[in-house]
Order: sequence, then C-alpha cells, then structure tokens
Amino acid sequence: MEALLANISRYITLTPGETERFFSLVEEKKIRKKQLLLQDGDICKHSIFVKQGCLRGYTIDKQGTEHNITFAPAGWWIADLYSLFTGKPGQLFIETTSDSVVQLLSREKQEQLFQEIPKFERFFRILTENALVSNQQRVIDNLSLSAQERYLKFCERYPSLINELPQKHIASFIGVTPEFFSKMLSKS
Amino acid sequence: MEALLANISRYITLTPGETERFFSLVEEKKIRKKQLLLQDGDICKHSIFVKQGCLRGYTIDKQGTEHNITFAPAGWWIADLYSLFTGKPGQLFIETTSDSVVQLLSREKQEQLFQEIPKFERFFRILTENALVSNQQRVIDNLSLSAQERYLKFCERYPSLINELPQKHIASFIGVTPEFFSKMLSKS
DNA sequence: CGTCTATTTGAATGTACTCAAAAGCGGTGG
DNA sequence: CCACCGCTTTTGAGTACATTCAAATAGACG
Repeated sequence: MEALLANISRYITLTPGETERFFSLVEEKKIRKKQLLLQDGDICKHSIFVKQGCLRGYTIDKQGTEHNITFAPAGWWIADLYSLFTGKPGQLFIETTSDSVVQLLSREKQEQLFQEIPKFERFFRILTENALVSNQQRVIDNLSLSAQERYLKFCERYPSLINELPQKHIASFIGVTPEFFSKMLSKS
Repeated sequence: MEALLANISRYITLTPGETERFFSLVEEKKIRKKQLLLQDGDICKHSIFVKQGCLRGYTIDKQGTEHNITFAPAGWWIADLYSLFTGKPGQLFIETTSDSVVQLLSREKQEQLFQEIPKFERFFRILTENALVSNQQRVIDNLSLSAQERYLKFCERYPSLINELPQKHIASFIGVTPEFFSKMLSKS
C-alpha cells in the first residue's frame, strides 16, 4: 500500500472513493539531494509528506550557524508550521538531505478536503497534537538531558537516519558542535 | 467581561445561549499558593484556564532537579498535553505559584461541547496550533540563543511574571542554575 | 524575633566551544 | 583508473561559559 495512505489509515478509515479524491488533491514531486524547498521569509503553503528520501528543517541564527530543528525521513510530514498556520513569513529552511520523492498538499486544497471529507479534520488535528507532544518533549529533553542522552533520544526517534545523515547534522540537532560530537562518539 | 469569555472570543463568537451552556460545563476553583494540581504519573483530565494568579508546569529529572516547562499567568491555559491527548500517565507537575482561581474543563465535557457547539472544535484547534508554534519557537531559541537572550525572550513572553516569580523559577525555565542566573542579572 | 527559603558571592571544576591543522572520503574529470 | 578537489571528520590546545559546593546575606512569614 501507498505509504501516505498507510499513514492516514493509522487514524482514520477512508472509502476507495475518498482515497481517490484525496490523492487527486495531492501533488507528487521528485527532488534531488540538497535542494531547498522553503527558506527564511517564505510563506509555507504546503504540508509535505515524504514518500522516499529525507528532508530537514533548520534555521540560521544571526551568527550564520544552522540549527536543525526537525528531520523527516520516509513516512513523515514536514512544514514550517508557524507559517502554515498563520499565513505569515516563516524562519524555517526546508531542504532534501538525499534524493527524495515528496507529496504536497496545499493549505488551500486541505481546506477543500475538510469541507468535502470532514474526517480529515480529525486526521490533521491528531497530526498537530502529535507534533505538539513531541516538541514539548524536546523542550523537556533539552532542559534535563546531557548531550549524550540527547543523542540517544535522537537515535530512538530517527533510527533510520543514524548512518544516513552527515554527523554535523546530528550534532546540530542535539545542540552541540560537530567537533564536540565527534569527540563524544569516540568516547562511548 | 469574564476573562475566559474574552479569551474564547478572540477566535470564535458565541451567542448568549452558547456562552451560558459553556460556563455550565466549567468548574471554578480557588487554590492556595504552592498547591499541586497534577503530578508525575497522573492522567491529566482537564484543561485549566487561569482566571487569577499563576501556575507553573514542571518536570523532575532523575537527579531530582526541577525544570519549569511553562508558566500560566492569568488569562492562559495549562495542562499536561501529552497526557490529555493520549489519556496516558504524564510526567508533568502542575502547581500554583500564587493564590489562584482556575476554571476547569474536563476532557469529557469538552467532547460534549464539541458535539453541541462545533465551533469550539475550531477554538481548541487554534489553541493547540498556537501552543505548537510557541513550543517550536522554544526549541529554536534553546538551540540558537545565549542564556541572556533566552531571558529576554522570557520577559517578552511573560512580562507580568518578571517581578512576580522567584528567580530560581525563571532560571530553571531558561535552563541555567539560580547561582548563574543571579550573576548574569547583576552583570547586565 | 526566629526560622525557613531565596539570593548573592567566591573558588574550584567541568563541559562544551573556538580555532587551527591534519586526515579521511567521495565524486569528478582527465 | 587514478589523481585531485571539496567537504566532513578527527585531533589537539587554549578558552569561555556554566556548574558545583560552600558560606554569607537578605527577605518573607508566622
């Protein structure tokens, strides 16, 4: 079964007709490694589902340093949620970390979907709730765990990415420099 | 106007009848300073609106150190969202930091409300979205800002609490020790 | 007034960072 | 096929930021 359909079916059940209608609103795209889908100042107009490959969401601070906020391997959703919810320009960059296939659902078509098939409201509500819970957990982890422990959490959360991503991206995600991260790994 | 009604009216408009029905589902409570409303392992069954006073949500790590995750001064909502959404035991403690008056809406009555007056779904959806956006911002801030800058963010976010809360609670929120925080303040 | 808690101050320590340089690795073109 | 280039990772020395522990001081509350 299509990964996106499987993802949706975890929370709601669709008839064949609804499934077809849903996919008629979704746009599929192939994107090569290291392509930027969204940047600082853009208005985020799509929810992105990753069918193959991997994307990362990051910010760039005033010293010019990148900070990875989230990763989206196959089967995950990604977007600049601030921008998507408010319609205002966001601060997130979204980029592929490998050759990828993504499925895009625009805010506009999402609204249409909600009108036609209300149970999708439930689906996206649950998606939002899950994202909130996991973000809150990250705030807690950043306040209470050591770099080592934050790395273990990363491994639990993204097992498929441990040997996929450049170390510097993992370092940035857990909030340490690549140099420190390298030393940390060699000690454990 | 009642603070809770004002809070709701920012996003949806209620008829007098709907307003009355809503308040019939809400339970109001006075709580003295330093009372625990929820602790580690509890299942969170209510969304809490703070009418007067202030609450804090915190975790306790395995070294026994408290970490303030969120504050809720008058006009704010608070809950252990993980537990509230999933129905499982949470890890958050919620405690009053001053004599307070809170208004409780149980998960159960919230469901009832959604059945009777669907526009409340919209209201709580927006509340969830806002919470997500602000949590994501906190993740970003914790990765990119210095302790000094995180303190400034705290001041923007909770202006009413700057001279209200014990410093150690602010220190814990921004993720430094009380001693370091004290030195930081005296230098600026 | 006395007790309890919060805050300040100082010294010693540790964790993580910066900067610099070397080594490793992967892809590309000759 | 291999040599080179660019990027990532490693290693080391010196430094900065933040912590721990201890003790003194200040405030709040009964």
